[in-house]
Amino acid sequence: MLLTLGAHVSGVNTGYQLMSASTKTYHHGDLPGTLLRAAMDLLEENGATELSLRAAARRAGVSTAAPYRHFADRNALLSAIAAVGYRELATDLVAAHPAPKTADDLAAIAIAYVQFALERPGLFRVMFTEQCDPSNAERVDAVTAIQEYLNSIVRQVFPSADSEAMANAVWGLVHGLAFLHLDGKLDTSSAQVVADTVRAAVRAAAGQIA
Amino acid sequence: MLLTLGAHVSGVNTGYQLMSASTKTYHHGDLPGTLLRAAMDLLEENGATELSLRAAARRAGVSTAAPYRHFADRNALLSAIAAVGYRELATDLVAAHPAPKTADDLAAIAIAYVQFALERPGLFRVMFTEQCDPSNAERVDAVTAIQEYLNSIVRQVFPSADSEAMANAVWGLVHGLAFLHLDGKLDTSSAQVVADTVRAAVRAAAGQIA
DNA sequence: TGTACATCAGTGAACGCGCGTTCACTGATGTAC
DNA sequence: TGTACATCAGTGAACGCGCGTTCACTGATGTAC
Repeated sequence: MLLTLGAHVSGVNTGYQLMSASTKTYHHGDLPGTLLRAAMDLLEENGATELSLRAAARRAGVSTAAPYRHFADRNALLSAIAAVGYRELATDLVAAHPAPKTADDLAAIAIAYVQFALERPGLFRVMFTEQCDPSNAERVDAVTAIQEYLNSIVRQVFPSADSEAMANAVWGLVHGLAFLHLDGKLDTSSAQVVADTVRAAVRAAAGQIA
Repeated sequence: MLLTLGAHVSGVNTGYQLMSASTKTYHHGDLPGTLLRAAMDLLEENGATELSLRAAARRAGVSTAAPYRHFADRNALLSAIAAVGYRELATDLVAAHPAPKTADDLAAIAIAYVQFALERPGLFRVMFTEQCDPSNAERVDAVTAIQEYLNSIVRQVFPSADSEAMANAVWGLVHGLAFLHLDGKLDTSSAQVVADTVRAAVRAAAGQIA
């Protein structure tokens, strides 16, 4: 499962990067890819600020109307961004610990989740806060992949527990800590402080089990 | 602590309601209170939609510029709304279980938290998602009150645990479940389903302890 | 190989919109004498 | 008690803004013969 997810993620990512390089010869290059990257850059710069199609077009060096050749509307661009974001989040989580077995392994993944949110708050908010368009298959698939990945982790770490309930608990805990940090409810003065807080919380919640 | 918080909450709420009734004789009534209620109504109707000062003024039956007599800017109104929201959330939590001792008591409070978010998504998002203005004492106090309330609960339910880490874990779990439901990542088809999901998650996370 | 043509990515101007905020004002209220 | 006055809550018009989206267009690319 982990390998499958990893392959899926990097496969799609690579496709997206290759496209941006190889299609450069056509008209103004790979506008969809350029727009995606421009939009994600803007999100990273502005933090929580709303992303506009116009700003993305401006950043991509293209006219206001150009994005409409590739995205039906603003929502379609946001969904595409979210899908990329989910894949990159999955990559980070896998990298944090490829095969978690203990609560502390799990804590490492939890820390990676929270740090993803803190490092890329705009992207994280688009992924989770924006209205989700269920008709966008790419986006729905990416969410499902994350969810199944978390399920598989939980099964490995807590083989005896009710795995669905436990998976929800883990995702909830990690997601909540991410947002509480993001929204200034918990101390974010350094990455170390955040990591310690997250690790302590995961241990407190799972300590008696693992 | 619980009683103190309860008193604080209902005291302020009552003050706010009394004011809206007793000040009716002056000019156009209690505009600050009317604006607050208008804005909160709008949030409840529109769900996640952004709240504008103009819409609140319109709803309150007052000119576009009138709010500026009482709120420095849009942010000040949002902070006032958030403060009211925190107090009402605290009231709901206390009502869910006045003196939690077991994990299941805690689950009842968790369910109340998530249901508050689902019933009043717009308000909940303003409380937690909007940039927090740290210079607004009323708002900061309300957040602190919630936080201390959660701390006190955790101390009662898990007297032996590292109470700060455990409080963060509990808040994180509950907050994350709220957002995951709110953003369509978990099934919200009925209040019962949500309650069951939250209870199961809390039990899974805390089960081995209590 | 060369030419006529269809395709379609990107342009630039325009639409109507709602927003936050400011401003000089009006008119009701409360107060000093 | 009555009047002149200061206060200040609410008005309505206006500012400049950036937005999403549409439209007729242009001009580069790829293709059929």
